[in-house]
Amino acid sequence: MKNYSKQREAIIAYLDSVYTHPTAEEIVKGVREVIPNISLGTVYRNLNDLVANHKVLILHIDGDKDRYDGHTAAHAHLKCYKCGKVEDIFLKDDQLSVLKEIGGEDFSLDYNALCSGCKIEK
Amino acid sequence: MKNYSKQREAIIAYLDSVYTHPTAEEIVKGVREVIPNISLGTVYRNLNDLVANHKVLILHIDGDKDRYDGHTAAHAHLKCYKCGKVEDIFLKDDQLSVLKEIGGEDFSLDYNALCSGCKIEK
DNA sequence: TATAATAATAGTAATGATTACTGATTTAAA
DNA sequence: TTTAAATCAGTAATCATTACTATTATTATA
Repeated sequence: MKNYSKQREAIIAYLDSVYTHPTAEEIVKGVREVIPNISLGTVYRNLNDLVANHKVLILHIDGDKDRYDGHTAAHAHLKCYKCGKVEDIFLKDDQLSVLKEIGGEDFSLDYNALCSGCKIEK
Repeated sequence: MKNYSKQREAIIAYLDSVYTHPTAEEIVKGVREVIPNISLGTVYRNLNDLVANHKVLILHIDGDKDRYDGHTAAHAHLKCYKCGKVEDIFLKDDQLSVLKEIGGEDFSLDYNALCSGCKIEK
C-alpha cells in the first residue's frame, strides 16, 4: 500500500458511506457506480491490505461470506441468529475501558442474539 | 443430533482433552487414534451440529482454517499477530458481567495482540 | 428378541469464496 | 522524461468446506 490508487479510495469512500457490513461482492457492486470496471480481485486485495492496516474491520460469519466494516471506532457486533443481520452495538466508555483492560486496544466482540427487529416480532 | 454416535462422542472427548484450538484436520487426526477410519466429512458435520448447540465454539481466523474449542465456559481469545497462535484469556467475574450486560450470554471476544511467548522475545 | 423407521457414517464429488497469476497501466521518484 | 515499482482488470487456480450416496448403526415398537 505504497502508492495512491483511485480504486482503493473509492472502496474506502464506499465503506464510509454505508452502515450495512457489506460483503466483497456488495462492495464491488457499490464501487462500480463510480468505477464501472473495477474487478472483484482488486476489491479483495485492497480489503486485505486495509484490514492488515486496521483501516477496515473484517467480520467472519458462520457459514456465510466475510463482511467488512469501514467504521473502525471500537464497537461490538450483534449477529441475529434468526434473520442473519449484523447490527452495531455502541459501547459506553466504561465498557470500552473494561474491554481494553482485558486484552488491549485491538479486539472484536461479537454477540449471537436477536436483532432489534426480530426481538419485537417474537 | 437425535441419535448417539461414537464418532460424535470421540470428537467431544478429543476436544475436551486438548487446549490447542485445533482445526478440523487436526481433530480428525486426533480422533483417528481411536476410530481409525472416521472421515473428515463426519467431523465437519458433527462440529457444525455441536457449534449450533453451543457445545463447541468455532473460531474464524483471518486467512486461515477455522479452529474449534470444546471449552465453552466464557473466555476470550488472543490471536498472536506474530506467530498466529491462539491463547485463552480467562475472564474475571466482573469482566464477564460487563460483557453479558453489553449484549447477552452468547458472545465471542477476540484480541489481536502478542501472545505470551512473542511478548517475551520482543 | 425381530422389524421397521430414522439417523449417522465413510468415501468421494462438487462448490464457491478467496487467492494467485499475467500482461497492461498507473504512480512517483530521480 | 525515463525508469522502477505498484496497482490494475481479467481470468485461472486453490482448497476449506459442504453435498451426495449407498451402507451401517441406532432407536422405538410390537
